[in-house]
Parts: sequence; structure tokens; C-alpha cells
Amino acid sequence: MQTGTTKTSNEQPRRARRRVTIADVANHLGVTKSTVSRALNGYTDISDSTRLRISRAAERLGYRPLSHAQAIRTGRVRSLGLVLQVDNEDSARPFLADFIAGVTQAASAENWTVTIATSETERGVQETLSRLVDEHKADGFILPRTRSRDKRVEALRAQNIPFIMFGRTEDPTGCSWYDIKGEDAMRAATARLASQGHKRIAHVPGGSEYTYSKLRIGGYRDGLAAAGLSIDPALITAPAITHDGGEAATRSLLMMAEPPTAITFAVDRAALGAYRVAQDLGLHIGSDFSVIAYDGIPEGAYANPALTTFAVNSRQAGDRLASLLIKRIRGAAPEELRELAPATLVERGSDGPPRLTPAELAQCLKDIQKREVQWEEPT
Amino acid sequence: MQTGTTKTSNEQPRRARRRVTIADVANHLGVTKSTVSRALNGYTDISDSTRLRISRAAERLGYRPLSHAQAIRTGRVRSLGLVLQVDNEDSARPFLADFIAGVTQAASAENWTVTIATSETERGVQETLSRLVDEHKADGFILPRTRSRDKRVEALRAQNIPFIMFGRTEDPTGCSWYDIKGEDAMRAATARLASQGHKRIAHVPGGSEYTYSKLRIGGYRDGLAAAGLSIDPALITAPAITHDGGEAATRSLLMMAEPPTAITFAVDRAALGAYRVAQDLGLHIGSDFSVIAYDGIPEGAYANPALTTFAVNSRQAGDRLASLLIKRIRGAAPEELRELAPATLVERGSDGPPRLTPAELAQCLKDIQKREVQWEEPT
DNA sequence: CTTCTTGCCGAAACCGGTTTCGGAAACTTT
DNA sequence: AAAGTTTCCGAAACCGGTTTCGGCAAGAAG
Repeated sequence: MQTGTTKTSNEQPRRARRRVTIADVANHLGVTKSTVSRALNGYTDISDSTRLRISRAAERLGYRPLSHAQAIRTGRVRSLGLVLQVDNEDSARPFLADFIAGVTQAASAENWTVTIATSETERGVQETLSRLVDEHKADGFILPRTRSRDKRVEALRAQNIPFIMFGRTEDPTGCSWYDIKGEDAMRAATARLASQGHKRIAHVPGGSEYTYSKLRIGGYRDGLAAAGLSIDPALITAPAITHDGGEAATRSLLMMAEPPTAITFAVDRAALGAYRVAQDLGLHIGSDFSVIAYDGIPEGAYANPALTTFAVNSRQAGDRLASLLIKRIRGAAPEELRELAPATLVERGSDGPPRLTPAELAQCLKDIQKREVQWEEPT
Repeated sequence: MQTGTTKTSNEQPRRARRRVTIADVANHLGVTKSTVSRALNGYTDISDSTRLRISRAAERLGYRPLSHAQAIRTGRVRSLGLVLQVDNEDSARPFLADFIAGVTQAASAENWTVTIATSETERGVQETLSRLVDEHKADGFILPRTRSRDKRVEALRAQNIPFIMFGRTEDPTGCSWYDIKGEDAMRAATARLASQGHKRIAHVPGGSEYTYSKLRIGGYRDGLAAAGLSIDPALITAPAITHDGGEAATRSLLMMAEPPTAITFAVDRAALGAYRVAQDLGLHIGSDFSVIAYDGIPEGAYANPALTTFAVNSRQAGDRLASLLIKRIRGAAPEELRELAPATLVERGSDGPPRLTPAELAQCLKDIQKREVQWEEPT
């Protein structure tokens, strides 16, 4: 006998049992869906007693509303968008895990989720972002590494979509942000070096398209001024954000007639390039010349001597960004959502009182160069 | 005159213009929603001519279906779930950026998104995972760092929710995976050391709760056997996955009566602990004793001498995992979705022919210890 | 005892899609 | 020419929620 609709009861449960829906809860209690919905969403026109009955029943039946089912009416998917640019090499690398941990943690705390995407190019980021916007995959976006003029900002602002920046822009209209006071850090770095006795202090800035770069240069200048040192434009090199870039910048500085005895770097990674130069020339970082940088990447701790740097708390940054963005999505005015936090100095071995004056250092470097030429001659 | 419903046309566009919906497309063409939907989703009962008209109109009007609106009927949100455990310190750190890049890239290629979450504890991961499942935030999940017996696997399997593992488990029933052949790498590492002339080769395994640990130990054993070397259980230490752990393991090995002249590490990070021991005792890695590890973390390149290791391509792993998971969600049988890839040897300076025999090394270490005692005595 | 509030909840529309069902028109077959 | 097939699309139900609207009953005011 075949019964088409009857299933033998002990078949393997291939389809997971049906979800419990709001209708299930309603039927179970003999009320309507609308009552359940309003009870669970805190409407005031539901009596406390029914609200209690309903929330208890919902709990007991294991009812969890589908956020995407809610979204279709409310327009909120309860998700934060994060589009990262992951370059060919390193860049954001070490920060990322902490940053993401911070973001997701804050999101989870509010029962939100994080939708993440990546691209290798700036254009790709743009496109991915607009895809996520078009499909409404997130209610708002976190924009890391903001540029002075940022296309993402312009696009989102034009469409009135909530966003928050990790960094600042030229035009703050309608913008919210969380940022680290890199300017303060650079001012402090310069001041510290000056107090150690350095008279010529250089600065290797970061990518000129980013706001932070200008801010940190400003901090460097302020630090010099505060210490009563003159500002020599030649002591500010071309931007450098990689090992190679930092190496080149360092070489160019040391080749000056009156080289600096200390260098501030806007970015740790560039500072690590200076180590190569030092090793190459047989100079000791921390005495022959000093280095202070910014970021707090792990490699800095392993360098020899370990890199003195201003560390940023990426985890906290992610956390704050997510929290602020959620507030923004819930309706807070963008102007009220602006936070700045300090970087924290990690004192290590790459800075100290200068062993030589700039002139002596120049002489020393000349000697080294001569020796190297001698080595090469016999060949 | 006040007209309640009329807006002066040049008000600022505070609400973004209304989305174009499927109904808009339908009305525009004088057809019904259902026709548009079927045309766009490749149903065969729509004539080619109308399909073309519709897809063109949709394109021109800029229609993008809301995935969460689709989801309510189809049950698919077109999103992959990724719950990471980010420990107090490092662990997954360096891999992460590449891994995420791989996952999101493959997802984007199919117009899917990635929903990411983190937790610090194993329990937290479990809870977060089940929350995402309950709210159906993703159609399937990628499970990194699978354990031999993995609760996440059990939970998902029981609920019949698609998932794919980065790693393998004891019980493969209903499981899909992508994994790196760590066993092959360890076999090759051991063989390499044996061919360099090492007679006593040790192994420092990874966390015993992970499958990879057992596999790599197996590879190490196979390598010894293939080289005709006997297996000394004393040469397999307690698990170590951190600097400290690796340091302790190395010390314990070198304190043996007949110490190994080469050590294979299941994990780079533990291998870096051996460098501390070497520095401490004044031994040269690569000649006094050799080290080969596994993972390919960036720090290994900076170590001195640079660490010889078997590197895994995290980006590719993420990419493959996402692709396989999407296939799984689309209905492929789990047994058909199992891939293994090789790790690639990065030959650097931490291994080489042994300068000393085990006996000589033991004597050498005894001398060092004596000297240290002498230093201490006078105090 | 009426009338006016207020509190509380049900009925039904709605959000933006998908899917089932059925029927008109065109096309074959006999 | 009648009957049987196909092809193609409209009508309507549906998915799982939210929100508007209105009405009944209880309490307050007159």
C-alpha cells in the first residue's frame, strides 16, 4: 500500500525542522501576529501582562525573528558594512585582526552583524561598496583609511546613507568619525627627541592622499616650534609607507650636508626601512641616529633595537567605530558622532641622546663611504 | 495656501529617492511582477523576446533585487558565514588578512557576501555561530581551525546546515573540507634534514586538539622511517604553539643526554621560540642545530637566520573554501567537496648540515652550562 | 446613567520579492 | 475542422515579519 503523503516516521531528518515563526507564537497563545510583533518590539499599546506572556512563550518556543524578514518592512537589515582595501602586500595587515575583532564585538553586543568585503584596488572598493549599497546588504558603512577627498564619502553622503570614517576628511559636512590624534603623537615624538638633545629632526610623512599625513606633518612642525627649533623644509622627505620607501627616505636624509640625528616616521613600516640602512652602513640606531615612528605594528617589537613608537589600539578603534555607526543609523546627528583618541607611546630602544652632532655624523658617513669605495677599487 | 501633500520641489533630498522595485519594472513594461521575476531568474516559460525586453528595462531602470526580500521566499540570503576565534594574543593574526581577502573575493565573484563575527573563547564562538544560524544570517559556514572532534561540526551537521572546514576531522561523515597537506610537509622536512646528514631529528607538535597536529606527527614519523632512522618517542615533545612553548620545548630537547641536531616544528611561532634559546646559549641555528617549521608567517623572514618553513597560501585557501561552500549550498554532495593542497617549501637559512654529532652537541652544551655556573659563582 | 477617554488588541494591508496554478492563444496533429 | 499540445504570461497566494487603522471594553468625567 502506498500512501503518497505519509512519511515513515523514522526517515533521516533531511530537512531541518521548520523554523518557528511569529505565527506559531501567535497561534500558540491565541493572539494575532500583530500583537506578538508589537509586544516583542516594545510598543506601548500592549499590556504588561500580555507582553510577559508573549515574551515568555517566544522564549520557550525558541522563536527568533528573521532579520531579513523584518528588513523587508523596516528597511533595516541590522548589519554594518566594511569594505577593505587589501593591497598586494602588507599595509593594513597587522591591524586587521584586532580591528575586525573590535568591530564585530561591538556589533554583536547590539545583536547586529558585520558584512565584510575586500578589493585590491581603489576602484574595486568603490564598486563593491556601491553593490552593497544597491543591494542594501548593510544599513551603514565603516570607512577605513579615509583620504582627504574621499569618493566613498561623497557617494554615501549623496545617497544619504549612514557611514563613519576611521580618519578625517577635508570637508567634515555630514561626516562622523573616530580617529587617533596622530598630530599629538608626532608633536610628542618631536618634543621627546628635542629634549634628548637632538637639534636636527627629520620627518618622513605617510601617503599624501590621506588626511593623517598632513595632520602628522603639522604635529611635527608644532613640536619643532615648541622646542624652539627652526623648521627646515629639506628635513621633510617624500612620502614613504613601505620598507623600501623608508629606506630610500632615510638614505636621502643621511646624504645631506647636515644630516638629521633623529627621524620621525609617520608609519612604522617605513621606519623599519631605516634599520636596513643602519645595518648597511654599520650605524647604531638609538645612538648614531634616533628613530620614532607611529602605528605599533608587532614587527617593531622584534626589530633590533626595538622600535620606539606611538601605538594605536585597533581593537578599540573598531569597537568605537561600530558603536558610533549604530547610533548614527538609529538617527543620531552626524555632528555629534566625532571622537578622537590618543596614541600611546611605547618607549623602546630606537631613540636616545645623539652621540654625534650633525656635522660629526656627516663626517662619519663620509668615512664609511670612502671605505666602501676602497673595498670596491681592487675588484 | 497650504497643500499638505505637496512638497516644494527643491527641498533637500533628505530621503534618498525610492528604490526601484520589481513592480516598477513590471509597470514600466505593462507586464506583471511574476513575469519580471521569472524572466530575470531564468525560468524557461518566458519567451526570449520578453526576457530580453525585461532584462534591458531592468538594467536601464537600475533595478537590483533586494537579497533579503528574495530570501524571505527562497530561504537563501546569499551570504557566507565566518566566525573567527581571536585569542588574547596572536595565533591567527598574520593569516587573517589574506584569508579574508580570499574568502570575500570568491564570494563577491558569485555576488555573494560574507558575514563575519568573532569571539575570544571557544564557547563564545559556539554561541555566536548558533545565533547566526538561528537568525539565518548566512546560508552556510566556513569553519577554520577544525578540531579532531569539533562541536561546531556536530551542531551544524545535526541541523543540516551547509558548512565547510578548513582542516579535517576524525569523523568525515557529511563533511566537506579544504586543507593543506601538513603531513606531506613534515615528511618532506624530515627527509630534507635526514639528507643533510642529521641522525637525530625531533618534532615539536601543535595543539593536540587539532587534527593537523596528529597528521603532522604522522608525516614526521613517515619521514624518519623513509630515511631509515629509528623513531625515538622522547624526540616528540609536548605541544607548543607559542614563542614560550617553543622555547621550553627546545630547551627540554637540548638538555637530553643525546640531543637532536635538528628540530621540526608544527608551527612557525613555536620555532621562533627556538631562536631565543639559541641566542641565550650562543648557538648558531642552521649549523649548531637546524630548524624547519610550518606556516609561513611573515616574522619568519625577519628572523636571523631567516626561518626555513613550509608556507601555506591563506588567500587561496579562503578562495577555495568560499567556492566549495557555495557549491555545497547549491546542492552538491559534501563528499564531493574535499580538496587538499600542498604547502610550499621556503628554503632559507635555519637548516643545514649538522656541524656536530649529537654527542658533541651535548658536550658543547655542558661546557656552556659550566661557563654560566662560573659566571654565577663569584657573586 | 450617559458621554468621553483611554487602554488594549484584532483585522487587514503592506514590504518586495517568488512560486503555483490556470488559462488564452498559437501551433500540431488527426 | 475539431481536438490535442505547447508556449507564454497573468492572477493570486505566499514568505515572515511590521504597521496602520479601527473598534470594543473598562474607567473617568459630567
